[in-house]
Amino acid sequence: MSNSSHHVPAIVIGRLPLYLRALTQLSSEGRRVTSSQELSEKLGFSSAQIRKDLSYFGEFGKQGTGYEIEYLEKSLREILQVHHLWDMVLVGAGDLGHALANYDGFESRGFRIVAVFDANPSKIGKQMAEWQVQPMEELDKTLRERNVNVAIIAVPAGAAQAVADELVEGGVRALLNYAPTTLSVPPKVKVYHIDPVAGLQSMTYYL
Amino acid sequence: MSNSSHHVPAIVIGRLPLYLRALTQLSSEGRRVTSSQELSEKLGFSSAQIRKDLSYFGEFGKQGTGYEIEYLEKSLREILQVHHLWDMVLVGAGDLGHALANYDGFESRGFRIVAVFDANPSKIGKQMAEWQVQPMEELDKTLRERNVNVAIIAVPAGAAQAVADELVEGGVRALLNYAPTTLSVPPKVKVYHIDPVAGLQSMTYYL
DNA sequence: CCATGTGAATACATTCACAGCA
DNA sequence: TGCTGTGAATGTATTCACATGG
Repeated sequence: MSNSSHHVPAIVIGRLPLYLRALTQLSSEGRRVTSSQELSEKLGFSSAQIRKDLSYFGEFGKQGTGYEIEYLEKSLREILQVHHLWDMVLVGAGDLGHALANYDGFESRGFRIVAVFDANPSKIGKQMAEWQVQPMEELDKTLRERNVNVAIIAVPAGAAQAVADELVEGGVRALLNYAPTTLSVPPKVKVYHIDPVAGLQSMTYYL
Repeated sequence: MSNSSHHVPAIVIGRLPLYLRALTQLSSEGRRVTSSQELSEKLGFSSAQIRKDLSYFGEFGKQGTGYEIEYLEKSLREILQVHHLWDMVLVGAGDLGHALANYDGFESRGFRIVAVFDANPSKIGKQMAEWQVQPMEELDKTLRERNVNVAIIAVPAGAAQAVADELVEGGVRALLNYAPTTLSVPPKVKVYHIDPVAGLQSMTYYL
């Protein structure tokens, strides 16, 4: 039974996008039904965990049959609020910013870059993918005019905190941070940190 | 007391790189001593957790004083085995591969790209940063000759599993995977998966 | 029968709180 | 005194195992 009064552990929320990704893949292979068992094998979580995770949000399956892929996919999109597109700004027009601006995997999964910013005068005005790089001075105006809630930080570590402060000041509540430094933000703001080297280091421990 | 016979939880290993990053930053600011409290504030973990995590590996602090930054940094580098450089290959010379090839944050943290590969004939032979893009046919030879244990996968989702198989076949035991798909590998091989969109989706749940 | 959904049991992770030492 | 290192207590997460219903 759906019970939105329950608090859902953050660790569960973190797995939902992976379930969604797997479902979209199955769906693209023409599959119509799957099971917690099959998802378990594809994802490496136990089938019990998958069932329990989903049960926080409702009853999506049919006993004896499994899950109707399209329906579960749609449900997860709504739970994660990615059934409509989120406008994002990208701050940082270096190599990484360039790769992100050209990445074509955002829209199908609920996100769209609407503007790109950089502090470096030599970058400003340059075309990057479909956007013209704007100066930082225009950031706040863009955030407010377009009511942007999501941003990507792709600047050097030394500039990241100042950029984060400006974004938060402009109303952004979700930050995807590529700078290798911890950001300090108000509690209402979410930060997801990507640090490939930290990932590498946690693997070499085992080698 | 150091007790390497204890099994250290993977979640603890995952935090060590963050401690290391913070220590390196403090060190670069000229600081010589820190405390679990200070690290707690910088990183957002509790001070008790930081002390307990470190205690899996030894006694690094001085009661009443705290931790000597340089010593703890050196110790963590050794625990994570990043006191020497790991040779890596990069597979995928698209926009993302280009950004990774030009990223200057690897060497200071224990990693070095030694070769770049791509399947696309139009990319092969092209210069990318200091490397000339090599064809996939040369991958296995390079892995064996240079005894490479670490690789970055920056290819489209559809090609990722085949690339992973080749890398594992060539002796790679740690994969940094940027393709938005789950990889299936033998148990001895570690995979760290980077999916920015999954990160974004787990934040929009809360908005 | 088969696979879900879920309480109960287990396993794991974090925090508490304080003895002990610089 | 101040801060570490750590058992004990608490809090979370995962797995078990089975009643339930298509």
